[in-house]
Amino acid sequence: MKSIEPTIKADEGTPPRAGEKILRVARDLFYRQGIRAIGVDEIVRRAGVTKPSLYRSFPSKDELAASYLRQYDLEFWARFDEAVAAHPGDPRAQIAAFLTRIGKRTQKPDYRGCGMTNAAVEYPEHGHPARVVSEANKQELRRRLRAMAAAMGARDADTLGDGLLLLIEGAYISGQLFGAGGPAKSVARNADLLIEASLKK
Amino acid sequence: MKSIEPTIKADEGTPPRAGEKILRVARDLFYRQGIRAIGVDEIVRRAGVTKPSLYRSFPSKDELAASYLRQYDLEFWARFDEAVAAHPGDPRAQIAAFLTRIGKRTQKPDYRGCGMTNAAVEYPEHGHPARVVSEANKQELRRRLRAMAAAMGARDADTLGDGLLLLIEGAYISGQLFGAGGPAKSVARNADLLIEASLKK
DNA sequence: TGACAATGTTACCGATCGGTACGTATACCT
DNA sequence: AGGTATACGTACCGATCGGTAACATTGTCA
Repeated sequence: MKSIEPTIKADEGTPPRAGEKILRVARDLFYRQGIRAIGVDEIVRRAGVTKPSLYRSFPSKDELAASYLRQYDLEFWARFDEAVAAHPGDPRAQIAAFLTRIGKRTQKPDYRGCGMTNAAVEYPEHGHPARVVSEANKQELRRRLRAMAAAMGARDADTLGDGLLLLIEGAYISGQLFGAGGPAKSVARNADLLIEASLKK
Repeated sequence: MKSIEPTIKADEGTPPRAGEKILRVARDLFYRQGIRAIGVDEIVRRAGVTKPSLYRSFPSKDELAASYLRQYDLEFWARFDEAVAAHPGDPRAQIAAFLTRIGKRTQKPDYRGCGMTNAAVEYPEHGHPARVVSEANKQELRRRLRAMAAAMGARDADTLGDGLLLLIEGAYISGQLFGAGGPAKSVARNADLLIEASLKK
């Protein structure tokens, strides 16, 4: 496993390594067009590098896809934690902030949903490197949503947490299916209604 | 447009035409493995026919995929209307019946979600034959759900209808992401909570 | 200066991709 | 029996797929 993960340390002005350029381009193309739809030749061409450079930094295209998703995972949790940090001790407001943001993103013209979700749809076979990353992300999201539902004081926290997850996944999908004006714009409102109906009286 | 749609007329005992065998095999493989993941060679091989037979019945692989989805569309609405017919004049019970059934299907070990949804994820580009069918199906589903929400007497029927659609799409996706024991099993329960919270008092 | 690591260059691999030109078999109708 | 239309198979196409071998070039640090 010699795949190069995105180097997080501050940019020192050095020219970007080939592996970084490749990952940047791959991330963009994989997200917008899908992983199966993009060939390695197009990635290296748009990255301005050559194919051997790709295979020196990543053992295979599948592992490159997994690296893309690992980076996506980091950015996802950064957004999630941002919404959480904005409303300390108030999980209901945290969910509202996160979902409001998702609802807005889904209304952008070229919205393409969640890279994790899309990858799992593209690779249904268990054990595929990309799918493994995707499943882990979703398991963790489920765990956190259930915990937040419990902290809200839901009668059945697991059911509410799962209901919120269903709304979120539904927003990801219908965001890219319907485009602007689609059902995803109501995700925050519906989540709040569901929460309200799920709290102890 | 000379694509052969599934002939619905009763089987007359005649040996199945090549086009029918192809569509049957393609439907199974496309649904389980994904459209992009399956090549035409594998389809004709498992159908016991040859490639020219495929291209005599379908103008392209993309149109074969669209035919698969048109058939999927028919079967989908058959299931939907079955749930509707089981509870005449009671849209809330109709939704409950439909979602209970979805919730059960998502718990089966090899559940692969909704063929329509998956196709839209695989083909993000507007105008792709498969995506066109998928989008039309979802638009109609949205229309019906909103109408049912209105018939229930929701304060905001469009929001409730969209909320139900989000839950359904979320069930499709998390059904294939989490497998048995996943969040999708609570889709009917969460929908009922959402409905309860959305009705006029 | 010399060694080393990283990248680029060129050319190539077998496999598979979606798609087609063209000949052959079969069944039906006259 | 003969013609004809329909259905199917053999063999092939160029392009692209993911991946690699072998070698030249560069910049860095000792």
